[in-house]
Parts: sequence; structure tokens; C-alpha cells
Amino acid sequence: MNIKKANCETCINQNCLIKINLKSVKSLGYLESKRTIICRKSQSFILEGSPVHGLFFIYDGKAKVYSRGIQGRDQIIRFAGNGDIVGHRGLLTFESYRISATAVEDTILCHFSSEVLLEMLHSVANLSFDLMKFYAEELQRSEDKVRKFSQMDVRERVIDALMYIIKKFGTTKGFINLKVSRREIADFAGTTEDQVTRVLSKLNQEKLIHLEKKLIQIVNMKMLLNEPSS
DNA sequence: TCATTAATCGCAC
DNA sequence: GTGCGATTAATGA
Repeated sequence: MNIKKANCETCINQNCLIKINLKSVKSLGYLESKRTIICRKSQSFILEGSPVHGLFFIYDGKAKVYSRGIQGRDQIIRFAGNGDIVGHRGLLTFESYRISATAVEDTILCHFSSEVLLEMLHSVANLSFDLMKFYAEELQRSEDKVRKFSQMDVRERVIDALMYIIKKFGTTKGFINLKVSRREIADFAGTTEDQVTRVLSKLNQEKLIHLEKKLIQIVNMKMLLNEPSS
């Protein structure tokens, strides 16, 4: 983790909107305005309620985006990995952030101020289009989530949460590439850590997954996929 | 090593 | 099936 400035030229995140539009962004000189921020594990880089100050891209690492709920329960909105955008909701409203974002492992972030980013959107049409597409996808996911919360039971929501994390971060030898706590799964699936513990140990008994320390190994993906009606 | 936090279990409702 | 407290395991300062 000895990178002074995240370099877009050598960046391997092909899904990053800046990387995709690098030619235009670079030729207009916007890369000069990019800042690199290093965020250690469990440090927050966006605080709910603080004024919007720009947009983040994950260069290398993982983060969770969540909002404070009632009784100290958080609602995890999404996880973000390499190339993902964080803080986009605040961009066009210019109010304060409605979410917090915290690194779940040591993370390198690229940051653009709102002013610079809005200028970029005005001058690089493709970037605007890509961002619009991204907003649409997020809205779709958000709508799906509402449906899932009302129609799925706890077990299904926990499995769905695992599937989401796997889709986002993948697996290594079956192990999910994210050290996620029961609490975090609960906050994502809208339940309690007790429930998550119960569901996971049940799945463990049923040999659909394998629990090793804090890591979760998927044993029978086929059976898992058969369950939630997503 | 000690202190704090997370995970699990048992029990009550 | 769900929530709470106690016990145990794991983490990090």
C-alpha cells in the first residue's frame, strides 16, 4: 500500500467510469484535479449528514455504504469494490450525505470534487451517459430490494445477501472474497445477527455452505440458487 | 498480555 | 419464530 497517487493510465479497473472515458477526461485536463485518498480498514470516508464534497471511486479495496437506522441498527445499502462509485447520490442534490461509507479493508480511493465532476459531466457526454446508466441500474436494484424485503423470509434474504456479495466480490476456492461479519450480513438483509447466525449454521448443517472461522465457503451453489425467488 | 468485540447457545415468550 | 442475556472465541492495542 505504498501508492502516492492512483494512476488512471495503469489502472486495471475496466468498469471505472473514468477509466472508460479516460481519453476525453485526460485531454481536458481533469486528471489534474483528482485526489488519491488512502483509507484504512474500518475508517469512514463519508459521514451521514456531512455536506456533500464530491464523488469517490474505489481504486483498490472494498467499502460498505449504509445509513443509520433506528435503535442503532444500520441499513447497508450496498457494498462497493474496485472501480465502483461511492457518494453518487449526493452529487446532483448538493445537500448533505444521506449515507455513510466505510472501508471494510484497506482501500485506495480516487476523489473528484463536485464542481470538477459536474464540469466533466457537461463536457464529456459519454461520461454523463455512463453515469445515467449506472443510476438506472442502482434504481433497479433499489426497487428489487424493496420487493425482496417484503416478500422474502429471513432465510431467503440471508441467502440473497450472500449471492449479492459473491456477485460483487467473487469467491476463491469457494470462499467468499469478503470477510463479512454476521452483523454486516444482518444489516444488509434487514435482520438481526442472531437470525443470521441461525440461518448460517442451518445451511452449514445442510451442507450447502461450510463455515470456517469467519470465512464462508459455498459448498452447493446450485441448491442455494434454487431457494430465493429472485 | 489484557481488553474489547463478535459469535454462539440456551432460555423465555 | 424471535429477542435477550450469558458464555466462549477471536481480535487488536
